[in-house]
Amino acid sequence: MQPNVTVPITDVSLHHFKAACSACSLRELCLPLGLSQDEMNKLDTIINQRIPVKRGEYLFRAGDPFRSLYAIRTGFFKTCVVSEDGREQVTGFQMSGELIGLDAISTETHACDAIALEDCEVCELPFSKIESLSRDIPALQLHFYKVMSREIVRDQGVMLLLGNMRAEERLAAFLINLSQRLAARGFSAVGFHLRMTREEIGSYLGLKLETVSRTLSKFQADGLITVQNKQIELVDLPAIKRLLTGCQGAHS
Amino acid sequence: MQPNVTVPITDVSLHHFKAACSACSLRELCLPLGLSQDEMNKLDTIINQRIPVKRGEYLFRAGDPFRSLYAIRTGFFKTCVVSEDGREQVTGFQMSGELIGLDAISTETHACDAIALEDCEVCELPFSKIESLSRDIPALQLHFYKVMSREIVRDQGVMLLLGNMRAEERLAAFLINLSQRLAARGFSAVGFHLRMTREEIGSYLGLKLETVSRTLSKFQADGLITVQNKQIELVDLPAIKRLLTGCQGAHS
DNA sequence: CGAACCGGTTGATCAAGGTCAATACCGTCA
DNA sequence: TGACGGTATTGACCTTGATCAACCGGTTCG
Repeated sequence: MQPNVTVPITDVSLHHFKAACSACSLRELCLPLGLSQDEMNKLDTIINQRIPVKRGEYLFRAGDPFRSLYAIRTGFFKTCVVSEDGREQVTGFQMSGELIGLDAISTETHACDAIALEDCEVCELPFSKIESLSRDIPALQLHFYKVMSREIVRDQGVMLLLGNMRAEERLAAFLINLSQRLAARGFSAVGFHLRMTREEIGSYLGLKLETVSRTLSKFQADGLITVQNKQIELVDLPAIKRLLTGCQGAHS
Repeated sequence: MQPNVTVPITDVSLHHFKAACSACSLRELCLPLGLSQDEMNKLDTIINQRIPVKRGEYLFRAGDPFRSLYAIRTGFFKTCVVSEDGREQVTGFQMSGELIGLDAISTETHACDAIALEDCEVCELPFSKIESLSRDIPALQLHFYKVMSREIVRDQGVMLLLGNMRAEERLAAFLINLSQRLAARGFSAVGFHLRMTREEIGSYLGLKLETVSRTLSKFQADGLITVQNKQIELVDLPAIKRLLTGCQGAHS
């Protein structure tokens, strides 16, 4: 059970380690290339950096008024929508360098919950300031258009997965996607620790947790992976990818 | 079979009925409120209006270079992604006042096909001009942020549908969604003509065409709707909505 | 006109994955 | 350290929707 606490964004929490975007190792993941020093400085003044979020805490909840986007600096989040009768659909797992909260712009109200799957640090981007700054910095405006567009493309990939793929294909797509995103951040592409439960994976993939568990066991029996609880090794990555050929490999 | 023709956007096709955005009945659907006359005029100069697209034609295809967004003026489109092995996932059905092509911004390449389900007219919005104009008109920039955000929220709703709902719930959600969007455009909320085939509905909903057909027949047998080929009457709308309670009704 | 074709409906059967249940495992904390 | 709660695995069985197939009714076209 996740404790029902929404992390308070207090002024106090902003002053630990005020670190500049220009010095951030995630710069190339969450900012456009080629900003001038002056533009970087402007960004630094509007972004509240290194806000800690503890495992299990909500960064925001569906229904919360929208004020800011959040860039994940370290850690791992899930976002999910919950239907009236309690069915939960995980809509994504986000890791460092990724932006969450985009769904809230349209209605000025968050449309989903964002929950930390481990202790995290995020940067807060007050949207009104992003709006005005992105008028002054064309590259920034384009960057946000692109980030949102990328999210739409990712969602289309998830729809393809949920609409067309069988359990094994879904799991394979999931593992490969994680692997690629971790590799892009300098982590191993073949060995990693899952931050989410089988149930959360299942919810994301439109499967029940038992099916996730069974399918992982089958992959292990087939020599594709090894599983030890949340520790995964992709033993035969090409074979896993082969499970997907014809399914339009990536969903970002 | 859809003919394999991509509609050519020629200079010639732009001069039929050059009608201004300011005079367009869809203004409140596709533009922000409260633009000045001057701002409207600027918009009018960059938008190529009333481009005809015949039924079955592709407005764009996955892989096409991205140049423009398109606002649908009249008619009905589907967008779909196709996997290597030919499995097609319909990602949405779009009607007048809606914007398509947003997925192409991120990679500057269209990520899906857009196909006219009937004879249509679209307005072309060259993206580079949108980009610069939206820097001059803050309301326009915000508008595009919101439109993209709304698409993300819609996609989350589809994920919930595909991940959690059973066939009857999916169909009910689909019918209610269509009904609401048609009503918002001044058409009847209870009687309408489907522009898409059972197969396309099935692809969108993650079902096979036989299941769509059976489920519609069952709804008719239960007195919820009447079906005659593509003509649908929602006889007992409250009951249809009840099928959905607990599923977070709308997906936009 | 008739043949072919497309879209739709309906039935019989099947299999993937869901459900229910028992058990095992692991980390946490008293 | 040992007990507990949340998580994971595995088995037996069942349900939903997929698959395969026959058939119908329009429309198109030779």
